Amino acid sequence: MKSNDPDILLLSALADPTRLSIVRQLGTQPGAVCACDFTECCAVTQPTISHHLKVLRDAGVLTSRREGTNIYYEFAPGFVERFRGLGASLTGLVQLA
Amino acid sequence: MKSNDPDILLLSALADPTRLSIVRQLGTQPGAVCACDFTECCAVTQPTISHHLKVLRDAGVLTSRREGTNIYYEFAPGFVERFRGLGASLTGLVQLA
DNA sequence: GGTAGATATAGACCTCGGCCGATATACTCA
DNA sequence: TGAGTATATCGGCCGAGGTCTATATCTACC
Repeated sequence: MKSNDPDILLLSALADPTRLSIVRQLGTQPGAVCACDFTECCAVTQPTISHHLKVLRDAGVLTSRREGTNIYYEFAPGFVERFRGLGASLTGLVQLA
Repeated sequence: MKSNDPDILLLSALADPTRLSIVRQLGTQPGAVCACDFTECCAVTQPTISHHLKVLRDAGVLTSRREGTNIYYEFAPGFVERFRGLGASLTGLVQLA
Protein backbone atom coordinates (compact mmCIF):
# COMPACT_ATOMS: atom_id res chain seq x y z
CA MET A 1 0.00 0.00 0.00
CA LYS A 2 2.50 2.57 1.23
CA SER A 3 1.82 5.74 -0.63
CA ASN A 4 3.82 8.96 -0.73
CA ASP A 5 0.96 10.96 -2.17
CA PRO A 6 0.48 13.91 0.22
CA ASP A 7 -3.26 13.81 -0.39
CA ILE A 8 -3.39 10.20 0.77
CA LEU A 9 -1.35 11.21 3.78
CA LEU A 10 -3.79 13.99 4.59
CA LEU A 11 -6.90 11.87 4.13
CA SER A 12 -5.43 8.96 6.07
CA ALA A 13 -4.57 11.29 8.91
CA LEU A 14 -8.17 12.44 9.18
CA ALA A 15 -9.72 9.01 8.61
CA ASP A 16 -9.39 7.85 12.20
CA PRO A 17 -11.95 8.38 14.97
CA THR A 18 -9.43 9.48 17.58
CA ARG A 19 -7.67 11.88 15.24
CA LEU A 20 -10.91 13.30 13.91
CA SER A 21 -11.98 13.95 17.51
CA ILE A 22 -8.75 15.81 18.08
CA VAL A 23 -9.28 17.89 14.95
CA ARG A 24 -12.90 18.57 15.84
CA GLN A 25 -11.96 19.66 19.33
CA LEU A 26 -9.44 22.04 17.81
CA GLY A 27 -12.12 23.36 15.50
CA THR A 28 -14.50 24.20 18.31
CA GLN A 29 -12.12 26.55 20.06
CA PRO A 30 -10.09 29.42 18.68
CA GLY A 31 -6.32 29.41 18.98
CA ALA A 32 -4.02 26.65 20.12
CA VAL A 33 -4.82 23.77 22.46
CA CYS A 34 -2.53 22.15 24.99
CA ALA A 35 -1.72 18.52 24.29
CA CYS A 36 -2.82 17.69 27.82
CA ASP A 37 -6.38 18.72 26.95
CA PHE A 38 -6.78 16.02 24.32
CA THR A 39 -6.53 13.14 26.75
CA GLU A 40 -10.09 13.85 27.88
CA CYS A 41 -11.81 13.76 24.52
CA CYS A 42 -10.80 10.22 23.66
CA ALA A 43 -10.64 7.07 25.71
CA VAL A 44 -7.01 6.36 24.95
CA THR A 45 -3.76 6.71 26.85
CA GLN A 46 -1.33 9.60 26.69
CA PRO A 47 1.19 7.83 24.44
CA THR A 48 -1.58 7.06 21.97
CA ILE A 49 -2.64 10.70 21.87
CA SER A 50 0.97 11.68 21.37
CA HIS A 51 1.23 9.21 18.50
CA HIS A 52 -1.89 10.60 16.80
CA LEU A 53 -0.69 14.16 17.20
CA LYS A 54 2.50 13.19 15.44
CA VAL A 55 0.54 11.65 12.57
CA LEU A 56 -1.47 14.85 12.21
CA ARG A 57 1.70 16.94 12.32
CA ASP A 58 3.42 14.78 9.70
CA ALA A 59 0.38 15.04 7.45
CA GLY A 60 0.49 18.83 7.65
CA VAL A 61 -2.79 19.17 9.51
CA LEU A 62 -1.36 20.63 12.70
CA THR A 63 1.65 22.53 13.93
CA SER A 64 3.00 22.57 17.45
CA ARG A 65 4.98 24.91 19.63
CA ARG A 66 6.42 24.36 23.06
CA GLU A 67 5.57 26.64 25.92
CA GLY A 68 7.29 25.58 29.09
CA THR A 69 6.52 21.94 29.69
CA ASN A 70 3.32 22.10 27.67
CA ILE A 71 3.04 21.81 23.93
CA TYR A 72 0.32 23.65 22.08
CA TYR A 73 -1.23 22.47 18.84
CA GLU A 74 -3.17 24.38 16.23
CA PHE A 75 -4.15 24.03 12.59
CA ALA A 76 -1.27 24.33 10.18
CA PRO A 77 -1.40 27.49 8.07
CA GLY A 78 -3.16 26.76 4.80
CA PHE A 79 -4.74 23.54 5.97
CA VAL A 80 -8.28 24.71 5.33
CA GLU A 81 -7.44 25.90 1.83
CA ARG A 82 -5.56 22.71 1.15
CA PHE A 83 -8.50 20.57 2.14
CA ARG A 84 -10.80 22.62 -0.05
CA GLY A 85 -8.42 22.41 -2.97
CA LEU A 86 -8.29 18.66 -2.59
CA GLY A 87 -12.05 18.42 -2.86
CA ALA A 88 -12.06 20.64 -5.90
CA SER A 89 -9.30 18.68 -7.64
CA LEU A 90 -10.97 15.37 -6.91
CA THR A 91 -14.11 16.28 -8.68
CA GLY A 92 -12.24 18.00 -11.47
CA LEU A 93 -14.49 18.92 -14.35
CA VAL A 94 -17.60 18.10 -12.37
CA GLN A 95 -18.32 21.71 -11.75
CA LEU A 96 -20.62 23.46 -9.45
CA ALA A 97 -22.00 26.93 -9.11
CA MET B 1 -11.53 1.12 15.90
CA LYS B 2 -14.74 0.41 14.02
CA SER B 3 -16.55 3.68 13.65
CA ASN B 4 -20.03 4.39 12.39
CA ASP B 5 -19.32 8.07 11.88
CA PRO B 6 -20.25 8.80 8.25
CA ASP B 7 -17.41 11.31 8.03
CA ILE B 8 -14.91 8.64 9.01
CA LEU B 9 -16.48 6.37 6.43
CA LEU B 10 -16.10 9.06 3.78
CA LEU B 11 -12.51 9.92 4.66
CA SER B 12 -11.49 6.28 4.94
CA ALA B 13 -13.00 5.59 1.55
CA LEU B 14 -10.85 8.30 -0.03
CA ALA B 15 -7.70 7.53 1.97
CA ASP B 16 -6.53 4.70 -0.27
CA PRO B 17 -4.31 5.06 -3.34
CA THR B 18 -6.39 2.77 -5.53
CA ARG B 19 -9.67 4.39 -4.58
CA LEU B 20 -8.29 7.90 -4.94
CA SER B 21 -7.12 6.94 -8.43
CA ILE B 22 -10.62 5.81 -9.24
CA VAL B 23 -12.10 9.04 -7.92
CA ARG B 24 -9.53 11.13 -9.77
CA GLN B 25 -10.20 9.31 -13.01
CA LEU B 26 -13.89 10.02 -12.53
CA GLY B 27 -13.09 13.66 -11.92
CA THR B 28 -11.19 14.05 -15.17
CA GLN B 29 -14.08 13.05 -17.39
CA PRO B 30 -17.64 14.25 -17.39
CA GLY B 31 -20.49 11.84 -16.81
CA ALA B 32 -20.39 8.23 -15.78
CA VAL B 33 -17.57 5.74 -16.30
CA CYS B 34 -17.87 2.04 -17.00
CA ALA B 35 -16.44 -0.20 -14.29
CA CYS B 36 -14.38 -1.95 -16.95
CA ASP B 37 -12.42 1.27 -17.53
CA PHE B 38 -11.02 1.34 -14.02
CA THR B 39 -8.99 -1.82 -14.40
CA GLU B 40 -6.46 0.10 -16.46
CA CYS B 41 -5.73 2.92 -14.02
CA CYS B 42 -4.56 0.69 -11.20
CA ALA B 43 -2.36 -2.37 -11.12
CA VAL B 44 -4.92 -4.54 -9.36
CA THR B 45 -7.24 -7.31 -10.43
CA GLN B 46 -10.91 -7.00 -11.34
CA PRO B 47 -12.21 -8.34 -8.00
CA THR B 48 -10.12 -5.78 -6.18
CA ILE B 49 -11.51 -2.95 -8.29
CA SER B 50 -14.99 -4.25 -7.63
CA HIS B 51 -14.25 -4.27 -3.93
CA HIS B 52 -13.03 -0.67 -3.97
CA LEU B 53 -16.04 0.47 -5.96
CA LYS B 54 -18.27 -1.06 -3.33
CA VAL B 55 -16.41 0.77 -0.57
CA LEU B 56 -16.85 4.04 -2.44
CA ARG B 57 -20.53 3.29 -2.98
CA ASP B 58 -21.10 2.43 0.67
CA ALA B 59 -19.37 5.63 1.75
CA GLY B 60 -21.69 7.68 -0.45
CA VAL B 61 -18.99 8.84 -2.83
CA LEU B 62 -20.31 7.11 -5.93
CA THR B 63 -23.53 5.76 -7.32
CA SER B 64 -23.89 3.06 -9.94
CA ARG B 65 -26.41 2.08 -12.57
CA ARG B 66 -26.51 -0.96 -14.73
CA GLU B 67 -26.67 -0.66 -18.48
CA GLY B 68 -26.73 -4.07 -20.08
CA THR B 69 -23.80 -6.05 -18.79
CA ASN B 70 -21.85 -2.94 -17.94
CA ILE B 71 -22.19 -0.92 -14.77
CA TYR B 72 -21.56 2.81 -14.85
CA TYR B 73 -20.28 4.79 -11.90
CA GLU B 74 -20.48 8.48 -11.18
CA PHE B 75 -20.23 10.85 -8.24
CA ALA B 76 -23.13 10.59 -5.84
CA PRO B 77 -25.35 13.68 -5.86
CA GLY B 78 -24.22 16.09 -3.20
CA PHE B 79 -20.82 14.50 -2.72
CA VAL B 80 -18.90 17.65 -3.57
CA GLU B 81 -20.99 19.74 -1.20
CA ARG B 82 -20.66 17.12 1.49
CA PHE B 83 -16.89 17.09 1.22
CA ARG B 84 -16.80 20.86 1.42
CA GLY B 85 -19.09 20.88 4.40
CA LEU B 86 -16.89 18.39 6.15
CA GLY B 87 -13.87 20.63 5.74
CA ALA B 88 -15.82 23.62 7.02
CA SER B 89 -17.14 21.75 10.05
CA LEU B 90 -13.72 20.38 10.92
CA THR B 91 -12.19 23.78 11.21
CA GLY B 92 -15.25 25.18 12.95
CA LEU B 93 -14.65 28.64 14.30
CA VAL B 94 -11.35 28.93 12.51
CA GLN B 95 -12.81 31.18 9.91
CA LEU B 96 -11.62 32.29 6.58
CA ALA B 97 -12.59 34.94 4.12
C1' DG C 1 22.09 18.40 40.92
C1' DG C 2 17.62 16.26 42.09
C1' DT C 3 12.77 15.82 41.80
C1' DA C 4 8.36 16.35 39.57
C1' DG C 5 5.30 16.97 35.65
C1' DA C 6 4.51 16.90 30.53
C1' DT C 7 5.40 14.79 26.27
C1' DA C 8 7.74 11.52 23.17
C1' DT C 9 9.74 7.02 21.87
C1' DA C 10 10.30 1.85 21.86
C1' DG C 11 8.58 -2.57 21.45
C1' DA C 12 4.88 -5.93 21.38
C1' DC C 13 0.19 -7.41 20.46
C1' DC C 14 -3.76 -7.87 17.70
C1' DT C 15 -7.32 -6.29 14.57
C1' DC C 16 -8.51 -4.26 10.18
C1' DG C 17 -8.37 -4.14 5.58
C1' DG C 18 -6.11 -4.64 0.82
C1' DC C 19 -4.90 -8.19 -2.19
C1' DC C 20 -5.44 -12.43 -4.73
C1' DG C 21 -7.50 -16.81 -7.06
C1' DA C 22 -11.68 -19.27 -7.43
C1' DT C 23 -16.29 -19.05 -8.05
C1' DA C 24 -20.99 -17.17 -8.24
C1' DT C 25 -24.30 -14.05 -10.33
C1' DA C 26 -26.32 -11.13 -13.95
C1' DC C 27 -27.10 -10.02 -18.56
C1' DT C 28 -26.94 -10.69 -23.85
C1' DC C 29 -27.40 -13.11 -27.83
C1' DA C 30 -27.72 -17.02 -30.81
C1' DT D 1 -31.18 -23.31 -23.20
C1' DG D 2 -26.28 -22.78 -23.62
C1' DA D 3 -22.12 -20.00 -24.37
C1' DG D 4 -19.81 -15.73 -23.60
C1' DT D 5 -18.86 -11.41 -21.18
C1' DA D 6 -19.08 -8.21 -17.15
C1' DT D 7 -19.32 -7.66 -12.38
C1' DA D 8 -19.73 -9.29 -7.57
C1' DT D 9 -18.84 -12.42 -3.68
C1' DC D 10 -16.04 -15.79 -0.93
C1' DG D 11 -12.18 -17.34 1.72
C1' DG D 12 -7.57 -16.96 2.92
C1' DC D 13 -3.12 -14.62 3.32
C1' DC D 14 -0.38 -10.96 5.05
C1' DG D 15 1.25 -6.28 6.00
C1' DA D 16 -0.19 -1.72 8.02
C1' DG D 17 -1.44 0.63 11.82
C1' DG D 18 -3.94 1.57 16.44
C1' DT D 19 -3.33 0.42 21.12
C1' DC D 20 -0.99 -0.65 25.25
C1' DT D 21 2.95 -0.72 29.02
C1' DA D 22 7.44 0.66 30.04
C1' DT D 23 10.75 3.96 29.58
C1' DA D 24 13.23 7.98 27.81
C1' DT D 25 13.51 12.99 27.10
C1' DC D 26 12.62 17.66 28.08
C1' DT D 27 11.57 21.60 31.10
C1' DA D 28 10.79 23.99 35.52
C1' DC D 29 11.69 24.74 40.07
C1' DC D 30 13.92 24.09 44.48
